[in-house]
Amino acid sequence: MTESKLPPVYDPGAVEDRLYGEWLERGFFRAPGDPAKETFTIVIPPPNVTGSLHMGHALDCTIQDILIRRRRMMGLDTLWLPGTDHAGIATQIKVEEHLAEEGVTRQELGREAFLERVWEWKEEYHGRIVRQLQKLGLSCDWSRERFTMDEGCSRAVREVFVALYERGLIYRGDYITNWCPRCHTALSDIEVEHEEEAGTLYFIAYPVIDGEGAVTVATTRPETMLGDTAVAVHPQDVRYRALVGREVLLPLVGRRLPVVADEYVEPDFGSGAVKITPAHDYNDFLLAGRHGLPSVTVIGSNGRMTPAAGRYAGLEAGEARRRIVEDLRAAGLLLAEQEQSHALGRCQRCRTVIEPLLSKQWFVRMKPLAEPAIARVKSGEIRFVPERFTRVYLNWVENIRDWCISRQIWWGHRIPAWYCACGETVVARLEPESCPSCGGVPVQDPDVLDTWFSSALWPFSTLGWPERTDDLAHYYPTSVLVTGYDIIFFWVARMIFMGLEFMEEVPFRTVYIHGLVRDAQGRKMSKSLGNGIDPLEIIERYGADTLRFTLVTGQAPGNDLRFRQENVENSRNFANKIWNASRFVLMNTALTDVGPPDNKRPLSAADRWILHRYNETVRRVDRLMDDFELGEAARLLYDFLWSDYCDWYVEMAKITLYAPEKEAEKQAARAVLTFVLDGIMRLLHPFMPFITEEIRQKLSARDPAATIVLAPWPMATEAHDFPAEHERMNLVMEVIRAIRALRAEAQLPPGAKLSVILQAPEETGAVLAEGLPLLKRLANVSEAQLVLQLADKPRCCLSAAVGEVELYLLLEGTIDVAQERQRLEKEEQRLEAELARCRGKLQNEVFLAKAPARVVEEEQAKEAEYSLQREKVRARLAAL
RNA sequence: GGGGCUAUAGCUCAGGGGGAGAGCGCUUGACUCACAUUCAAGAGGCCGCUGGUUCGAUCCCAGCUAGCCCCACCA
Repeated sequence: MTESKLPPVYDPGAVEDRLYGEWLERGFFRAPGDPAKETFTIVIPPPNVTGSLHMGHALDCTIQDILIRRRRMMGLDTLWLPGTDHAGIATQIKVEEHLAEEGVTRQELGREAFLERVWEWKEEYHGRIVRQLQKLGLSCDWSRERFTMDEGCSRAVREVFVALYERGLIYRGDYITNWCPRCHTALSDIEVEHEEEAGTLYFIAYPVIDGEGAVTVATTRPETMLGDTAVAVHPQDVRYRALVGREVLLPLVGRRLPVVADEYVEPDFGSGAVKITPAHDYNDFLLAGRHGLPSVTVIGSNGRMTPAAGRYAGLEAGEARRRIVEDLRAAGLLLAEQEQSHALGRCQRCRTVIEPLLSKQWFVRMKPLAEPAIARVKSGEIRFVPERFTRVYLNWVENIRDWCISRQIWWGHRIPAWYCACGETVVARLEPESCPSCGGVPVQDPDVLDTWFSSALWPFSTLGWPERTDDLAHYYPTSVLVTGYDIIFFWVARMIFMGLEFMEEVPFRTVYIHGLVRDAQGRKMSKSLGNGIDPLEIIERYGADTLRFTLVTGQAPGNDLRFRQENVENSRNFANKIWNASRFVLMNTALTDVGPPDNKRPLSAADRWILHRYNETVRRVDRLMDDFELGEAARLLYDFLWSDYCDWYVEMAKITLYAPEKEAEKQAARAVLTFVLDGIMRLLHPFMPFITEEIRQKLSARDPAATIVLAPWPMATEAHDFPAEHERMNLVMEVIRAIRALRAEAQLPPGAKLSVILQAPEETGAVLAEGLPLLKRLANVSEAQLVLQLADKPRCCLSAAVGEVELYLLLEGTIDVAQERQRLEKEEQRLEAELARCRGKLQNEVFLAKAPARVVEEEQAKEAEYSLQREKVRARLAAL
């Protein structure tokens, strides 16, 4: 019993790193790649190499690890493929900020030197992130780790780009795009975040040429008027019908603008007339296309006014606005100003206000790609959990617009397009040596691709595509994708259509969507608020198991969760409970006791009860985990271990274990103690990998090769179903609870031993007789007398009833009769109310006619029970 | 303008067509030989409002109210 040296408080620090090292060394996480075996595959949502892991990663990865570890224990060929994302804009910003501290800009460094610095950064942060993931205990196959810009992924990106180009699904053209003047790049639609902000709507008079008066246009962006090339009105708007086809004069500039009619104009907004600026507004751009209008770019990519802005050239756009408003006012052309809130687009990465800008960009044509991506989800080939996210996904894909994929930054996959002075564009997998049409030397497009372009290929590029590797054949499609709802559009949707286009198969069968981790007040964790909690800090203080358990309990699929200190402590306490339950078992069993309980050793009622409860738990946990109800499963295990196993079974087992002799019974109890503990450790292992491994290794110290990582996932055995014994034990437990309650009621001194009389009919009495030792110990009763019938109710004692059992506490001192009377009366009232409810139902003929027979019978049984209980309470009242 | 989520104990949240649950907090008692990061007992809820479906609704449906989120090109 050397194990008794285990310290009474679990210390994760002494365990976790050592075990993780062992697991890695022994290669437990390496996917076997056995073609004969069923697979279970997850590719990790690759964390950005921009910084460190946050709580969201911890949740996301914990969920994946739970799914993976369980399947591994089930014997599947399990692969969890880890990796990181180069995160183009985000990383570039970080490195630029870093350089700024040295007083250097990337332009000063030049492209090559800058990229060297980014790679250095990447190396450093990659290492940091991997260490953090390992701290969490994640069972990734590190031998297959990938990076979105490694050799293979880069090849996949080029292959996909060229193939899509050849299929006419990628094109280059001049369109309005979202331009971030700070990041100096175009962005896709979803990288722009819209916020309602207060603004001013300016009413400006555009004089009518060759006519009287002026047309009033309303705009929130007067600075763009310099680029106006028309004024539009609604075709049905009688106010302006006469003006259509005529011209107005653009103030401050003096350009002649045609008045056009277009359905796009809302007659009820503003003045009903819209200035049209094709170079700086998406809708105006579309309208200009319909009417063959020219465009004038007045705001440049640096956010300053272009030479086309005349005397405003060179001004920052905001400043230009102020000047223009002033000048209009001076000219008497500013007719009115009105408060108007409007949606302002901001850069997702740097919060700078987005400028819609006409520029030449690369796009992915989405409609043809979206179609199958819609169909395969609708057909159920891909299932979202929870199901409601299917709608979110479909809603987006069904309204998708072409995807702008070129970025004017340096860090990322260079676009595989080369331009020749002769005008030829070459899109190729490898750098062309010369221009195919003129023989000249083409120059590569300086731009890089949207980060999400490479992320979209992740489920197959990481498995070796475009090579037809064994891994690809074996592990694709993956089983589950686990991610937060915030990147369904960015990533999930794009993986689906890329997977369908290039693998002709869905990338995953199930998408499990979880919520966001918020702070204790429910706010999003963010750097600016400074309310982020570092997962590493929690791990340092409480251990990875505790953090994992905290994250996975107390939250339902798809719902956000609040991260609260109290919950962490509760999980820590649970880990400690596990530890001490194990200490107890190790102190009281020998290694020879390990092994399933069998007929050779006589199982006690308590043994059978816990085995039955264990079986129930195994079945329910299994079903919950199949349904991705991980929080529920964890809660169930928590309750079983803490309440059933520790509070009840261990206490019951002590009676046998500490009794003199009874060797056979002791053997049985020890076998059950270890069997159930071992099973519960295995069920808990996906949630809390470290402590469960530590304990299992101690439980099976004879076998140095033992590891819980590859231990079989528990299954319920019918041989351990004992429904009748389970019922009987429940009765004994109820009686114990009742006695404890009476003790507390009477505020008996702690050590006071009790005498009780238990009255019960023969059969029930037999159950109690069997349970008497338990009852004496667990209810702290010294004398228990079992009777069939009491001639007279004992006087002046506390009493209670449990089913057919009536019990009386024989107290040596006096009891507070008034207080006891009050308690019994309250009980009588409660029964009265229940009875009334039952009878109400049973007297309702419609209920009797329509409710299922089972329900009616239940109700009748209840009525009888309540009625009986009430009589007993009355009798005890009378006896007081 | 569309779409979604949430409303349950003081707090944070599970649950689910037939007698309301957990953790924390609170009250009372106990340092009982695995654990005071513990044990035992308890108080505390018209399950947001109004209708409908049903024999029966906290649960299903509709509407409302309140809060949160996502999407969208009314300048």
